[in-house]
Amino acid sequence: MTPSLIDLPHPDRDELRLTDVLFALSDPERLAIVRQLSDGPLEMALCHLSDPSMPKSTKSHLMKVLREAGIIRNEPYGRGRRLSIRHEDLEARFPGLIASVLHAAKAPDADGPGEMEGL
Amino acid sequence: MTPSLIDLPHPDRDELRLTDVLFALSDPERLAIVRQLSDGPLEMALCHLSDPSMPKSTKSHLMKVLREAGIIRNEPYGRGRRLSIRHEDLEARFPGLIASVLHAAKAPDADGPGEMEGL
DNA sequence: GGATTGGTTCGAAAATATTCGAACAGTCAG
DNA sequence: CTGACTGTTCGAATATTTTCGAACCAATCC
Repeated sequence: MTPSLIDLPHPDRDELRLTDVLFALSDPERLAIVRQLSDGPLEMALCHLSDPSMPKSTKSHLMKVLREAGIIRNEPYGRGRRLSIRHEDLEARFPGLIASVLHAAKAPDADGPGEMEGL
Repeated sequence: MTPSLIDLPHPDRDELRLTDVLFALSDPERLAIVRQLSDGPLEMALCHLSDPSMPKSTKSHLMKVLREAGIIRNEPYGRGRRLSIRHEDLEARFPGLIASVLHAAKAPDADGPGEMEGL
């Protein structure tokens, strides 16, 4: 009866909410994930986080927020999972949004390594 | 010694963080405020919220989040305050971002009045 | 089948954000 | 100066997110 883990629920294109998308992207770790995926689909195991010691349940939760916002697709792939950005759906609903976010994300944003701000 | 309320702190252009901007925009009420300001500067008293009965402290807090993210400017204006979007700074740091958000925001997004989703 | 790898879900604790009343500050009118 | 009007700040209650271990599920390898 439970939808079985193999197929996770993804929101339909028409159900995407701008505020949910923006919220999902507003976390540095999640934004970094999306940036990695911008080069193309990636196996989840190969998608690395800023902190390699982060528990897998936390990583899974980050992916869940991105998936439920409609930003990424998460499908079974061999023994693991394959992640990809839902470019077409995002572009159809929010034209130019992801492109501008990804473009801006490449600039230093205090997320990456920078100078100390103490002096 | 306290900076006196008349001049609130605004982050410098170089200090704007993408994730903070996205977070500030990820709230429906705040997004609605930004949308109103997209037509040009507005006195705070004339900037109305979805719920007119919302306390002024809450409204002030919403403005604070937008201001601290660097999205809006908040300056004294007569007896009250004048709000405006920091278009130039935002465009310089995150080209196309605000434009795409504002464009997308005009589409129905379950934030504005729409059909019931029950049927 | 049993062990291993890769990932989701659940539940509870910790961290953050939101809400709102009360007190305060600045401006204008009289 | 007093009072009315506008908006900020503070503090505490509430709500929402985040984090992470433990249990579980599915596919692969032996």
